[in-house]
Amino acid sequence: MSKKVRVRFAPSPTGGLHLGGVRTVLFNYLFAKQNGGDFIVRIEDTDQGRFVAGAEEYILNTLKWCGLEPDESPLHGGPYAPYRQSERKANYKQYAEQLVHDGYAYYAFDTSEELEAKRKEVPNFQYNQFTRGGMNNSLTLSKDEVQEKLVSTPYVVRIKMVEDETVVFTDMIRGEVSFNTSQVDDKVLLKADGMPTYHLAVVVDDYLMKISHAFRGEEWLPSAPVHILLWKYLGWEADMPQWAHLPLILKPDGNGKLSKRDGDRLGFPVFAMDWTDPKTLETTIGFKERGFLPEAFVNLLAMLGWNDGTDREIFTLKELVEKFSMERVHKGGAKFDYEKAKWYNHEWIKGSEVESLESGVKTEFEKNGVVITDHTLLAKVIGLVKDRCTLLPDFVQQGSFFFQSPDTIDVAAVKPKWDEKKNLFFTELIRAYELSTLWEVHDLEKEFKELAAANQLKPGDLMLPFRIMLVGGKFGPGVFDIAALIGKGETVRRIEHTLGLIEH
RNA sequence: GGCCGGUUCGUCUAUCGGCUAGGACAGCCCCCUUUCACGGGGCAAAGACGGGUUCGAUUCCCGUACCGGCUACCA
Repeated sequence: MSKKVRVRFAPSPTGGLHLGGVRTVLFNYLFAKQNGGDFIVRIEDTDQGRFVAGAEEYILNTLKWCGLEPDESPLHGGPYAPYRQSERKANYKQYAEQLVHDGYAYYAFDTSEELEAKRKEVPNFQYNQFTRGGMNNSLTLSKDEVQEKLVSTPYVVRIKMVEDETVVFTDMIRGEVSFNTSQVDDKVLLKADGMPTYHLAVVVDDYLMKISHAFRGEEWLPSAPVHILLWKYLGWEADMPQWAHLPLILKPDGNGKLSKRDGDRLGFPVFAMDWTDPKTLETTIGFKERGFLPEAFVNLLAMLGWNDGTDREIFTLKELVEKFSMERVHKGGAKFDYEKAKWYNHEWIKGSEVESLESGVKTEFEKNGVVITDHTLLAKVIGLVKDRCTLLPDFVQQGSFFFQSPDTIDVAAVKPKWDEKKNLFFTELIRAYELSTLWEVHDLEKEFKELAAANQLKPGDLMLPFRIMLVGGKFGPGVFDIAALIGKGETVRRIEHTLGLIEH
């Protein structure tokens, strides 16, 4: 009885994919998968002025990284191709004509300059039921004039908003929402270049692609009445999707929608992945490149405006598909908190299996010039340090000394308390370790402490110097864990090296 | 300005009219750790305001305030 669930994400390819955009994708995806439906990506490239090369590919790549692959898209194909509105251009005009023919729309010949002048002259000028009588359009011009202008000048098609009617619809998140048509203006449906505006394109394509549920950002709420009227005027009311207007993601400080600028200003990513503007060649950092795990990114996005009603905060995509419900999506916008975002990543890194971290961590090391040849060692290192890594690049700081000698040794941290007794201890330690046949954490610690006792030194005074010899600074996992992993030769070499540095 | 939407700790949020308003992030303190983290424990921190309805309102209704979105031949 009820039709198949089909949802769509309809971005316009103008740049990087923003947090809010990915969350819209996520909610679409979760709803579709939960209901055994299809998730479609349709590219809304009707504004050639704002079109940015590469943006479409970037968007699809981002979805892939997030694990939110569409069932149908320009890339994946599908039964309702093409999935780019620019390639569907021929579709729209007939519907615009139909609307004009049925009296729901009209041709308007006012030039951009004329409209601009009008807006200057009349504050808050709206092209609507009260003003259209004074403009150049098929409602005010004679039939002959209209015919003549239709062939000789550019024109647009505008919706003829009815007077004083209440448009009511039920939003899945907000409940009943109503608008009076006298407040809404005569939106352009078909532009002078023959391209539809969003308003026409979205209803025509949602109809043609049999979309059952339309989810989009709250910023679209004010134009919902236009779309609903269009569904009605085109005679498709029975097929109209159910609407849900998602709350916005807000700036962490102050108020307003979160924008790319805020990320630049506050030092955190706003785009999912790195985005390089093809014109300015400026790169904006993404969550991926900052070292977020896609699972964590999806998780944190889901929790921005939704929860399952319990205290639980960590969910896999699969769990989200099961538990998600549009009814539990909030009405109000949420300020984005980068600290909390990092917490999600940390939780995911801690909870991830070593194997699933390997390739990402290896990439980070290589980016920093640390060559990984021993993958058994890599796995051990990841297991040892992952609890202390919030973002993937933290592995480099926490673990590169396992693969190569530290670049710098913080000699200044040991020198002030250095004395001949300590020097002697480490010299003896070298010999003891060289002679040792066992190289396990436990044995290393035992030998170290016994030798300290024999020299009447407190182990506590020796651990820090030892740590600095091995890792270069005051950080990292347990010293004996480190010594055990890097091996006898390397341990001895690093002690000797630092001893040499202290001498001078 | 107009229309529409929103409003619980600093932030994200829980609460299907009955509360000592719960959790998480951040903050602070303590423990653990002879580094730094992780971990464990604790402290502090909220119902915008005013009216109703009700035995009882954070929860329902109205108004006010504040915040946001929209108001393009952009999406």
